[in-house]
Amino acid sequence: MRNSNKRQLAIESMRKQILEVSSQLFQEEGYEQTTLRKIAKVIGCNPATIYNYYNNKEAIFFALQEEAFTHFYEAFEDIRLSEVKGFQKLRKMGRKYIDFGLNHPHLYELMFVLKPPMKAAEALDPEWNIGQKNYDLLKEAVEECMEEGSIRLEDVESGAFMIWSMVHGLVALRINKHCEMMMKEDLPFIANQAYITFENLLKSIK
Amino acid sequence: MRNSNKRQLAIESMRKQILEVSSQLFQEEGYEQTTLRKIAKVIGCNPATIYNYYNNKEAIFFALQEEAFTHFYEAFEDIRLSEVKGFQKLRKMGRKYIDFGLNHPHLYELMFVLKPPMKAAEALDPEWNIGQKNYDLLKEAVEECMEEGSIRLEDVESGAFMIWSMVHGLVALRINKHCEMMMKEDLPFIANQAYITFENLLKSIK
DNA sequence: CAAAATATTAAACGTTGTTTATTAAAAGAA
DNA sequence: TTCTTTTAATAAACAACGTTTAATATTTTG
Repeated sequence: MRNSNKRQLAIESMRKQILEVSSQLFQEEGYEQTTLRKIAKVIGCNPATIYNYYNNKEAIFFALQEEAFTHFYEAFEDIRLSEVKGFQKLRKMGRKYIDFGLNHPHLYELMFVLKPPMKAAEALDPEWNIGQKNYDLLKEAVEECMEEGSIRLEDVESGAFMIWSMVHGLVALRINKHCEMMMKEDLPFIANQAYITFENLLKSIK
Repeated sequence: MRNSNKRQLAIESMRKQILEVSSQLFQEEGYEQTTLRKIAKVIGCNPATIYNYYNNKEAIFFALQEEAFTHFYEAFEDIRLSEVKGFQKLRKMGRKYIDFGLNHPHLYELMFVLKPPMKAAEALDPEWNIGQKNYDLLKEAVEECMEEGSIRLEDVESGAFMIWSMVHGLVALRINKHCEMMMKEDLPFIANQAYITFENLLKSIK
């Protein structure tokens, strides 16, 4: 195994390239439109070659999902490092969440809307915990809010889930344009309606 | 055109049958798994025959979506007819919404999660307003709540959207099992967590 | 450098949704 | 009713998909 390092690097490199190309196509066109044949064409290889690096299409998107969650986690880095606590932290996190969702709609869908790669997550990796790391951040903020008495919630668990549901609902409905479907005439002001609605939620539970 | 009535009835009947079979298959297996070939096999006709009654698969699911919205609207019939107003009405509506979502997950997805038939809705039927009829019911309840001062919201428009986002988030996250992904260990109690969380929201904004 | 292991490829398989040309059936006019 | 015309159902094929297989090219190893 003289060149097994080199070989290993080549394999890593190919896997990375597949992921990069897949990610770009996916963010442009979504899951269904991102076909293995397109990926292969961009890379310049045969579709079958991809199967030497990933077991199937789902495995690629499972990997992409993991990347997306990491990307998502890193988006909260400045909040995690800053001194801000409690209510203001919760507000910042909410805005950041909405930002991420609206600016990376396909990544958001991959994480929280689509089901296929999710099953892979459950099946392949019982130690998967990047999602939980993100959720813990929210629970932490909610806990601080309850300690400082800045919001009225029953308990941390339920409060965190409530707020998550709320921002997820905001983002999901906006991404898929379902709000435009339900409220046709009241549309001019919804440009940043998601932010406004989140702020109103905070006011209401204060 | 002697028998054109009869013919017309046969066409209506066939369209109805296609819709019924599609609906059943869809509610059992979802969008992707409900293929035109399966539908045709159940009906006992050639797949191509279906194209004499619907332009394409999307058109079938657009029709199903309209049915789903009607079904959804009718689920609120008793609330609409009852005397209950304001806060209690909002609570009942929330529970009904969650009920519907959890008991008919595929229909719920068709209405509020999947995108394909949505585009058809926009494109084909600018007079489509069944969605708005449902939303108006919510706005009405929110308005009553604000009049009686039972909940603290900025305005009707924003308040209604907030509550919709909240219950949609609850249902959508549960349907796709994303909550189980984010909070692994806190799962025993979530059997009817959606209801509990909704009740907590109401308490918090009271 | 030859042999063994591995990666890439072209071709094919079994699916999809959809279209086309042909056959069967129903409708209108005599 | 009978003949013609319009309409519907069919089998077959198309393009595209994810995936598998068997053969070719490329490395790695002894």
